[in-house]
Amino acid sequence: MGPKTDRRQQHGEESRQRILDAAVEIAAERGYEGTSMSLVRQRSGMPNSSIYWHFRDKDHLFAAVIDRSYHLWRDRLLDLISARDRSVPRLRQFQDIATAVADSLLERPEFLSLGLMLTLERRPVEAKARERFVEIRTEVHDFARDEFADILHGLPEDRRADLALRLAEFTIATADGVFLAYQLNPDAYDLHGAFATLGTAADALLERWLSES
Amino acid sequence: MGPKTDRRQQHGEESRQRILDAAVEIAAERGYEGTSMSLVRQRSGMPNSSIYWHFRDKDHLFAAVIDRSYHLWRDRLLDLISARDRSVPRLRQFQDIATAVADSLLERPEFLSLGLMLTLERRPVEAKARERFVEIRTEVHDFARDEFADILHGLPEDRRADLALRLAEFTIATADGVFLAYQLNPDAYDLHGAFATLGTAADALLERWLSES
DNA sequence: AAAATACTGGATCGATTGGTCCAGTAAGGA
DNA sequence: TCCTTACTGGACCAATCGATCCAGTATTTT
Repeated sequence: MGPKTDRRQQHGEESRQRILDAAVEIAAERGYEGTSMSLVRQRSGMPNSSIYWHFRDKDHLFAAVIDRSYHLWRDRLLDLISARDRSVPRLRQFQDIATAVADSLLERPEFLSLGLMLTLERRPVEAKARERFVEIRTEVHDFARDEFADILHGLPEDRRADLALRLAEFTIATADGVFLAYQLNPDAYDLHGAFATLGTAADALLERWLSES
Repeated sequence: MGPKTDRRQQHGEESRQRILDAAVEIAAERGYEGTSMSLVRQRSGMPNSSIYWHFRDKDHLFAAVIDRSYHLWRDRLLDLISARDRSVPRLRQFQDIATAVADSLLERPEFLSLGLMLTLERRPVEAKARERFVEIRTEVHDFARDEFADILHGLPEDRRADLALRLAEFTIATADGVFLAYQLNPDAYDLHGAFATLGTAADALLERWLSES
């Protein structure tokens, strides 16, 4: 318990971050199998022993990579979303949120990119990393659901909860798909346009659901 | 040029298919880097020399894997889609198509699974396999666009073309996202329900677009 | 019967993989 | 001052990677 700054630990933490930075970058464009430890070693400039001192093995490194890239993305998204105007009409709120998500993904695409890869790569027993993503995914899902519930004020409680849940499922799936389409051709794809459409679609779908009951 | 059946070639073709079957299966759940040639060798039961006799290298094998899994999926989807009732109202047609897509993906998930992995795995120079997927993706996109244009009969030609294109982009992206959500938790996820929602959303979005002009 | 074709079997290759080992070094605590 | 802790540097490991080689075996063509 050092009450004063421990330069050793400080230095160690810097090394850890250097390793994570390199690993995030590589992992986001190559996935689990495509990311070799020697590539991480080269790009981070840290020796093998340091990497394995900070992380038990490749799987644990990836779990940390997921965590780090998630927090970077989420913090940015919360920043953008919390600044929005909540007095504006519903459709407009949907589109503002959609724009915020689009911006956050353009700035920090690593988390979703890696997460979706882990979703698809169902290797026999890869354990920790994919598991961590599933947990985070639940967190994101709950957050979206609560945001929608917030916007849906004025409805009876159980109806409101049901609609918010269904909206969250639909919009998250569509956002993933739009992000994928962007990844397929980043230069030509209009990510903001696609997310604006997603906002419109969410509003139109909700309208339909409301008129059905 | 054998006018009569060449038993050598017949046998060789069988081997080729055995290799492809094994490779499709492995690739769909492990991606490019995760699929080792020795795993393909073991699961297909064919020796290394046979694999490399039929396919120049791993990359060419994967291009063939993409082709094969695509055709299996597409043939099934066309079967299901062409059998639908075209006299039914628009919303119902959207939902029928959505159900057909859901069924085809449940039966033949390999193509989309592998394709989305290749979309995300942007490794430096992997060439052929990803390239092949991009080509096919365009084909699918055009097919969806034409189907929507078909349903949108009665509209002025340029408006019809524009709406069909935007509907195709939106629905394909959402379908990808829904498929991903299913991959994340195949046992608990209601794929048919999600695709039904997609059908409704497409109809609601179209209605909104039509009322805007 | 001989030659050519279409494969198969299996040993083998150098490179790379994830991971270990351990002596060394710098800093903090006693 | 000495001991402990926190890390680094680099050699090293068995296993696996994608790929090659070539002698052998059917089968068909000449």
